[in-house]
Amino acid sequence: MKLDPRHLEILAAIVDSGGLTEGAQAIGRAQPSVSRTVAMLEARIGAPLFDKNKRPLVPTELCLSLAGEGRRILAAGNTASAIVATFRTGHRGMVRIGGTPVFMDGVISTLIAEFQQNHPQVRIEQSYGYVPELMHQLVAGRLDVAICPTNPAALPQGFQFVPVLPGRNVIACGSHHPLLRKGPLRLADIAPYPWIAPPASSPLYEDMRHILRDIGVNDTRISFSGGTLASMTAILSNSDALTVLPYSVVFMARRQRVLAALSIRIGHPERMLGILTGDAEAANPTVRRFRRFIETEFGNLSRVIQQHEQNTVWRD
Amino acid sequence: MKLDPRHLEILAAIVDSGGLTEGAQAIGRAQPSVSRTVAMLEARIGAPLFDKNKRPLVPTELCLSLAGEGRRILAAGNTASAIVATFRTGHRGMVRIGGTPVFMDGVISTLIAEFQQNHPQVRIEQSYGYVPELMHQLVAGRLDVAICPTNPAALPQGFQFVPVLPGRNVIACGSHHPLLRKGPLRLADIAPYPWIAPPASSPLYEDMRHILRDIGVNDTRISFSGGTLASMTAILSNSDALTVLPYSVVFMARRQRVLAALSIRIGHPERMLGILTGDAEAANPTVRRFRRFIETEFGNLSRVIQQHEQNTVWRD
DNA sequence: AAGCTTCATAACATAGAGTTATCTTATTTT
DNA sequence: AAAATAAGATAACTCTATGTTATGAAGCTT
Repeated sequence: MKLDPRHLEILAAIVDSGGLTEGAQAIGRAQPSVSRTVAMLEARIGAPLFDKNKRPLVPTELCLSLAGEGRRILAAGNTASAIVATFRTGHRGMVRIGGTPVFMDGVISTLIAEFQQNHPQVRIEQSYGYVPELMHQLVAGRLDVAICPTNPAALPQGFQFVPVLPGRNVIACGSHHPLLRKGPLRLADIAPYPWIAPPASSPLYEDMRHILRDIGVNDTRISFSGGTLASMTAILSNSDALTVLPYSVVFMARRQRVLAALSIRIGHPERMLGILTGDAEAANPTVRRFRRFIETEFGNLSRVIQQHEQNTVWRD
Repeated sequence: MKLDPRHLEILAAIVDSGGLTEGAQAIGRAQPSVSRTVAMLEARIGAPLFDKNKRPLVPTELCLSLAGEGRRILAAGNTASAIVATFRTGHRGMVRIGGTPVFMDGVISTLIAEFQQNHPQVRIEQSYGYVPELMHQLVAGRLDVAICPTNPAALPQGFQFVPVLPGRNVIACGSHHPLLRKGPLRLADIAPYPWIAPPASSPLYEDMRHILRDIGVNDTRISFSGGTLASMTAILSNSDALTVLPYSVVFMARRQRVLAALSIRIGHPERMLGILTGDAEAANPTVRRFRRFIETEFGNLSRVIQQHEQNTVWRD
């Protein structure tokens, strides 16, 4: 015989609160409703659940057994409600985030770790991609948030973009690079060193080409290409190679003291790093919460970087 | 947010059986029903439970969490069903049984032990009483079964009585009583010994008076009265006292070799030991099962006693 | 015995679950 | 690539169960 779990809940409530009226109140119903439910249950089971004509309602053995199961059902229902609640407040769920590889590895992953300290139930699914691919994934609904450099002026329809950092680059090197110990740098100083090239489809690749042209380096020697930030960092810190990286990436790595930026002013692209989303309204609470977190954290980071920049002498 | 436990059950069924159609089948509903239920749930929670437009239905993280609770609810519901099933077959529940003290202690308690070996979930609530009180308790519904001596010819309205044993008594003594070693007994042999008297309200008390009158003992010396069977047995086996006990009680005690019956034929009351109930139809399955057990066990006992009697020479 | 509290019953409105038939769409097959 | 297949979504309708308020009946208390 299949029993309605709600009936078992009611039994548990009645037994635990010691009366029909109280039980009804406990479960949020009117007294006649539970009275009738009990009567129906008794008729269906074919056995009394309470001793009739006794005023402090006395449950049957059978009733007590069933109430035990009802208690479990109530407990499961409560935790289910709690699950929904945490989900609705954004404390549970999944965020699918994508971004350009170097920036994700160098900046975002640290922020994610911080976010998860306060949101252990939120699962982050990270993927890498460049802007066209990211946009495609956003449109297809396979990505909740993209973090990438974008020119806000040329934003296509159907996207929302919140800029968080200027897309400023630096010439990066290992922290023991000989050029760091020199005074004002000139073209002749830089020219001898080999370069690490980002993937050709990366925005950084274009940036590097522009920079090299601007400072007059013509015959670039590419010693390494195709690696992620981890590989680039390893090679930079164990060689005299140079590369172009977002300033924020070098800034975040300052703690580890493996990367450094050459004190030479270079041109900046017309891009902003920011948070790109499709329809921001349709996002679930977890995604919204994550976005808010990223935005405020970037706000802080932006301020710190600006302060740091003012304390640094940039030379031409 | 309060969720309907049945919805969580459905979620669990869908997730576990891997599809809407199969889930519906698993839980015994039609496919459109669960489809609609899922849609309603999603609307209420405000979040998708399954990835839309994917054909092997892919549950959301949230859905998986909720399905976990649903699984618990299903489990609780199943054990609840099992509880009801065992109850309905009489393998669970409570039987309130009352009877005359000596007979309950000497015969019924042994049968109860046997019954409970096959019915560990059945609780027996035993009480003592004499016939008028037992009838009153039956009428008041505070007793399911009474086991007592009754004259079937004088049965009041509203009672059912199933006779199981003739109300035959014997003169009982300790197993080392000197009279047991004598040949044919005469009045003069019995006269010197003291007697143990049952309580005055007990049927046995009247029986004893009749027997003593029949065999011609006039000045009875009562050495003990008011005890239960345990006390009587202890005293009988440690003294030369005599008493009147139902033959079945002495018979059941034969294994312990502490009680014996004098080989002297005495008159028997016009009573039958039997099972007295109020309205037999209204009884729950457990009570019915217990009654059936008692009846068949008494049937066996009755046969064994009769065989035993035939092998015993009763002397006048 | 009167009064109070608590459960039972009645009557009616409504939401949800059940059904079958049919449409839409994702995936598989040829 | 188009057709076939399988599975989920919708629609329309019935019926059960729940919810409501008002009121009756029955224990328990004082």
